[in-house]
Amino acid sequence: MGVAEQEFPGFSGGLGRRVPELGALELLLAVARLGSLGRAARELGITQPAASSRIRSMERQLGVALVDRSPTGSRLTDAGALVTDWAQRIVEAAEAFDAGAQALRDRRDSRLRVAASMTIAEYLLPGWLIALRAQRPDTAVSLLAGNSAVVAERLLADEADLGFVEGLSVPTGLDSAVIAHDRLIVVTAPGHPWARRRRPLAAAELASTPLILREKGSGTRQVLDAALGGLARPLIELSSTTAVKASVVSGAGPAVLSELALGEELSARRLVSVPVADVRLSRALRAVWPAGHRPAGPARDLLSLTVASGG
Amino acid sequence: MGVAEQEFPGFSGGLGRRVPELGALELLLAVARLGSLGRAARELGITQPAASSRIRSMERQLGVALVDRSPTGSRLTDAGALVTDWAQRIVEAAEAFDAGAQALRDRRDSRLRVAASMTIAEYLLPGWLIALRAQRPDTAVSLLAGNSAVVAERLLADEADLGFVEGLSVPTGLDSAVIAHDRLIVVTAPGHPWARRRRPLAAAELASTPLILREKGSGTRQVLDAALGGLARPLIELSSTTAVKASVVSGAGPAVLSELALGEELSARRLVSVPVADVRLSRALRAVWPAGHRPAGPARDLLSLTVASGG
DNA sequence: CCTGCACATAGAGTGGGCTTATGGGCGTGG
DNA sequence: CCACGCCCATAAGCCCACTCTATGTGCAGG
Repeated sequence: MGVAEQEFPGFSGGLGRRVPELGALELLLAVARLGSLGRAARELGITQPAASSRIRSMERQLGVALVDRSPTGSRLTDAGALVTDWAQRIVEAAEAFDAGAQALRDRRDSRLRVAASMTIAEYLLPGWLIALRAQRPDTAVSLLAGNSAVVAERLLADEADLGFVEGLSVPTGLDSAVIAHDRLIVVTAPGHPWARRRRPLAAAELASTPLILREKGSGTRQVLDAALGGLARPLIELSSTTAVKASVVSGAGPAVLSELALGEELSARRLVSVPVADVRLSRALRAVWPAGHRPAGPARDLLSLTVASGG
Repeated sequence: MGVAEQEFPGFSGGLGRRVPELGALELLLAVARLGSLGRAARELGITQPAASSRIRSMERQLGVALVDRSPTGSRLTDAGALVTDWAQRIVEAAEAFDAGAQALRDRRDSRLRVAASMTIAEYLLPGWLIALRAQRPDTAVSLLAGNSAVVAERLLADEADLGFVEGLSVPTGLDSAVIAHDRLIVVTAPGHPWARRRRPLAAAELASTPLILREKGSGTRQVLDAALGGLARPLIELSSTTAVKASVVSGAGPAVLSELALGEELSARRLVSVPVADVRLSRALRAVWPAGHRPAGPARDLLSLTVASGG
């Protein structure tokens, strides 16, 4: 205190300062849906003055009026409608987070035990869990993430009811159903020389270039090594897909990532995909279960969700 | 106080209780990227004990260990890597929110003034603004949302530098470039009878069924009315896309929404799309500017981003 | 005109998160 | 081999933000 406050201009620091908290965003959504501060407050279990003040401080924070208050209720302003829709995206991501986190925690006393590979657990499972909760609200799910071998082991030891793997082959002793296909994509920052290539990259060139990689043992890396017919050369090894993406965006070098991981980054041109020629960077995503034991009960419910939504 | 606490079981209430705040998630991402609590703390401008305590309370809240601490640094646990990736999605949505909100506020002294239709402002513009900020960090952007007429008026009055419209035709006096196409999709909750239809819906049937709609004047609604060759019948009229989606999910009835609005809901099966037969529910999304005045400077930068990323 | 619902304001209490100050492991280089 | 760097943890105090209760004002409808 007393010393001047510091601003970190370019870097993303301080998002928490400029974006309202999740509770405030939820409140805004409730106001939009119910048309009244008081009703929204009641739904969230807080008092009307608390809601009033919270919306007001959000308006101060954003510098924009969000709701038109009147003695007959509250409606969104034009800006408020926009903000509400942007808030909705945050809340949806938060719901996925919540569904996933709850499954990581439950562990015991859960009626459906899922074992899944990282990529599937990261990008697909939360959505499935939300859908499952909508259908069967009382199904407690637990989630264990690991590679194909771990998934197989759990299933065969009857410590999991349903598994998901992304390998090239199905572990022995398991039956499977393909639920989707996943492509791996070579990406760079927009400034990288590869970003302007028109002619596809050759496998040899990819193999001889140092890449930003997940650590050894990651499914993505195994597929990459197999496709290159050798080992990829690491420029750095990082512990999460997130860290890899951040590193690529900041221009450290190219990486190979699942298309599932790249939605926003590609369409907003924060990352650029590089065409690749003679390499097969595709893999099937499969649901698996012990051979002969067709999934039943909650496992069957989840399985039917995944095959339905697979593309 | 004193009285028993209430839980709202089925309803989404209390997300803010179960999901860490944005600041905590940002911190977790920084730890993942930098490999140390202390470094992450420094990057976010807080002290090391603050970071330590914040991560710890997040672990308590989630009931899962997220980082392995050691005297040489901190690495994510397996669960931590998962949580970090889920957190990344939230933070990305928050960055889009921030980019949009900042543009809503700036209004004056901005070097690039954009006027856009609702759908574009809601779903595409935030991503563009993030990409633009990456290229030209010093470009202050202001955003005004309105229908085609408003956009045209602003451009012709030289109160905006670049516009985006989603109508069927281009307002007179403006030049334009198509940047993408948007389809409107009929959606219902999974339980609705239409969800199980195989044979496409006829236009007449759609026109005679009460729908959940945005208010009159919305671009989406105009296109729908035009496609139906008459007026859609409202079941309810709501003030934001968000409210419409929530209403459909809760089973109130069918709605017609832009595919841009439906990513997560469709793939997670919270909503189901209904095939439609003899109706043309597609429209071009266009960038527009005053006839003869080709965009230059920041407007040109933004325009080139949008045509590049359009589908 | 009075009742009901809408929102606003005022003042008090509380807790979460921050800071400073300290202490204990592990590595590294003189 | 010791000392200095980095890493993390704990303790104690401060402070702000959010909450609640209690009240006031405006509009609609019987």
